Amino acid sequence: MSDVFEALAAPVRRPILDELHERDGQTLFELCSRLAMKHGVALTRQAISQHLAVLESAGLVTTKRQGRYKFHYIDTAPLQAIAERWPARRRKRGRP
Amino acid sequence: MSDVFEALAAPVRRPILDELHERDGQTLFELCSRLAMKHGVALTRQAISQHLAVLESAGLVTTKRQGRYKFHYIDTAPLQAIAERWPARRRKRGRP
DNA sequence: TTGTCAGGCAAGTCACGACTTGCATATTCT
DNA sequence: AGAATATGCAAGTCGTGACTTGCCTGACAA
Repeated sequence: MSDVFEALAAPVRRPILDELHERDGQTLFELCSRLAMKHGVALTRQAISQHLAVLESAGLVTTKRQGRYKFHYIDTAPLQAIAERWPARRRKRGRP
Repeated sequence: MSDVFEALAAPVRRPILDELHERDGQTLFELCSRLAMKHGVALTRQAISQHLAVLESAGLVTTKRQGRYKFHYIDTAPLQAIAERWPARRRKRGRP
C-alpha cells in the first residue's frame, strides 16, 4: 500500500490518472498524445510507459493485453483507502 | 494541493501522521521519542523537524507556538480531497 | 546572569528517481 | 517475406530531496 503514495508523488502521474479517469482503457500511444494535447505533458513515450509501470505496480492501474495493443484501466480502490487511514477527528481545541 | 502528494511520498512522514492521529498536539521532542519507540524511526531531531515543516506547508499539520514549546496538530482535510479527485467508477468491463 | 531546554538555520553529502537514447521484440498489414 | 505499428528492455545522465553536522536563537529556572 505504501507504493500508492510514491506513485502519486510524481506530478506527471496525476494527469495520467486524470486522463484514464476521463477515458478509461487507453493505449500507451493514445495516452501520450492526449496528455500532450490537454495536459501540456511533453514527455517521450518511454517516460509515460515507465510511469504507467509504476502506477500498475501500485495497483492504481490495471492492464489488458490484446494483440499488439495494451489497454490501461484506472483502479480507484487504493485511493479510497488513503482517506480511511487517517479518519477525520473532532477538533480537540481551537487552532487557527 | 499538489503539495499533499509530495508530502505523503516520503515513507517517514506517514508514521508521523499516524502518531499525531493517535495523540494530537505533540511537541517535536515528544514526536521524536515516540517515533523511535513505536515506529522504529531512527532519525535525528532535525530530520523530523524538516519533515514536519513539509507536512505543515502541505496543510496536513498545523502548529501552535506556546512559550518555548511548539505543538503539532494533524489536519485530515486535504486527505479527504484525494479520494474525491478520482471518484469511484463503475467497472466498464471485466478485468482480472 | 548563567545554565539548560526546545527549537531553528545553513551548508554539505549522498542516494534515488525521472528522462532520455538506442536497440530489441511482437503483432498486424500488404 | 518485408514494412510498419505498438510496446519493452537496458544503460546512462542529471537534478532533487532526504539526512546529517555544526552553530545559533529564544524561553524558562536557579
